[in-house]
Amino acid sequence: MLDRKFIVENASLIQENCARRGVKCDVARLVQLETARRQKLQEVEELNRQANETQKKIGQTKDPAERETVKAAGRQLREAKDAAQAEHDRLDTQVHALQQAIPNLTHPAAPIGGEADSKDIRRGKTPIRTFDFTPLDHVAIGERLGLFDLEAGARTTGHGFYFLKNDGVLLDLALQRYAIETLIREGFMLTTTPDLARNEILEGIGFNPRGSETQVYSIENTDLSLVGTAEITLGGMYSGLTLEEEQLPIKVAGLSHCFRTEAGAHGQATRGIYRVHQFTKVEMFAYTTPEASDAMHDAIMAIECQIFDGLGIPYRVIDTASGDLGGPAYRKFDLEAWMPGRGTVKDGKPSGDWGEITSTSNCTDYQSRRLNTRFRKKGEKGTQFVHTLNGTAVANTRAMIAILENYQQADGSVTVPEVLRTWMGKDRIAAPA
RNA sequence: GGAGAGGUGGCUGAGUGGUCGAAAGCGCCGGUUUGCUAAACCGGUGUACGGGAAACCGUACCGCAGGUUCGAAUCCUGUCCUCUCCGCCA
Repeated sequence: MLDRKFIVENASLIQENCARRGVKCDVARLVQLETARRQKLQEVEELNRQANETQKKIGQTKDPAERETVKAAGRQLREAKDAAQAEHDRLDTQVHALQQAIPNLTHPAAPIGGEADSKDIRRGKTPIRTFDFTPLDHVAIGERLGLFDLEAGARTTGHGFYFLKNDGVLLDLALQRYAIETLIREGFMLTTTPDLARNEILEGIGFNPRGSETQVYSIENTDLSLVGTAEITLGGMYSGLTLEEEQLPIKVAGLSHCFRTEAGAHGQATRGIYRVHQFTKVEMFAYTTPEASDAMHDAIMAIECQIFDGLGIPYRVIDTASGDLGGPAYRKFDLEAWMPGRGTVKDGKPSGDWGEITSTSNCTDYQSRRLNTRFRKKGEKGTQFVHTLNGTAVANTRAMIAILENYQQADGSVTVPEVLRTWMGKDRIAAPA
């Protein structure tokens, strides 16, 4: 959420930014309503002032008859105030609705345009492998090696759910452990987070828990939802608090399950475990001062690169274009791994394709304003909103796809990446005997 | 799940209808004094929003949301959270 005052004072800039982001928003209407709201607020405050004055007089008035006269005046003032307040609240609701639809500002360096305009800014250390056999996709590999059971998932829960089995479980745990070890070295505080959060926290982070196009599972008869990412719970951790500047930056790693309805996503890449309703993720989250958020964003992206360079997965880094940023992000970098089993199949051979494996966003003060997470500078009056950033360390299903497809061997086995062997307890995943 | 107690400023804690944004102590900041340190003394010290060049002024805020009242930290209702006891339980 952007600051109302800022919106009013920079209406044309905001309107332009909305256009760049492909968001329809009537900024002029917002400005008009907000101006009216502020006038009403002044009216409310003035009536309150008069009522307060009158009320003090009542306490001091001893004569009963006179007291009743002053009381009546006070009552009248409060009634006038209530009417003005009701009008103010009506305007406030309207402004809030418009305000909520306005996306964050955009980093000046972020590419302008739609998905096609996103920029490929960096490649990982691992080159794309050429196969001397026809590579399989992760579904075929997983079936052959007994790593997951999609049909059992569908029977038990529904399409988009799965059981991990055998070495699939070990691989999942190894990835978590590898990510966590990396984040310990990088100075993150480790957490496992709740898998449910209050709807107000979801909204603060920028998720919409209600409505037909919601990506969120909600819990009936409560105001709780299943989290789509630990970003939600990690962002909720300090909501409503005022931090000291010396506490910043705060870097938190969160291990959680992630639940997504993926409403409207049918048809696109639904095969296997690429797009599922539940997965496990190690997430990074950071709270910084406004001056430090750009550097932190680069640092988080560098950690993501380190993790996937370490895993020996070929990837590219995408500087996401304005139209594809989503509401809260000021700038977003995605890592896309090369997945040999994806893409179009020609002559029985898959072309391979890039697939998103991580994403890191600088949300500046867009989330902290709604979550009310502030910080105070020593010796300075007042408070400021912190900047928040998030980034994926490892999203398990996507990482598993990348590993299985890139490390598959001609004999059908899969070599375990060097860095995972300690946690896997083996260097090769072979078909069960 | 049942019964009870409680949530007040950075902290401790007083305050049961008006003069309370809130005593007192601690802490913190500034000053005075004292070889240094410490102590003592004096003054200051919440946040948000609005107005103002500023001094400052106004409004709101005593977990949160409502209600009663001319007036609520104080009374009522709901809700969230904490603690104690009982029950259940991985």
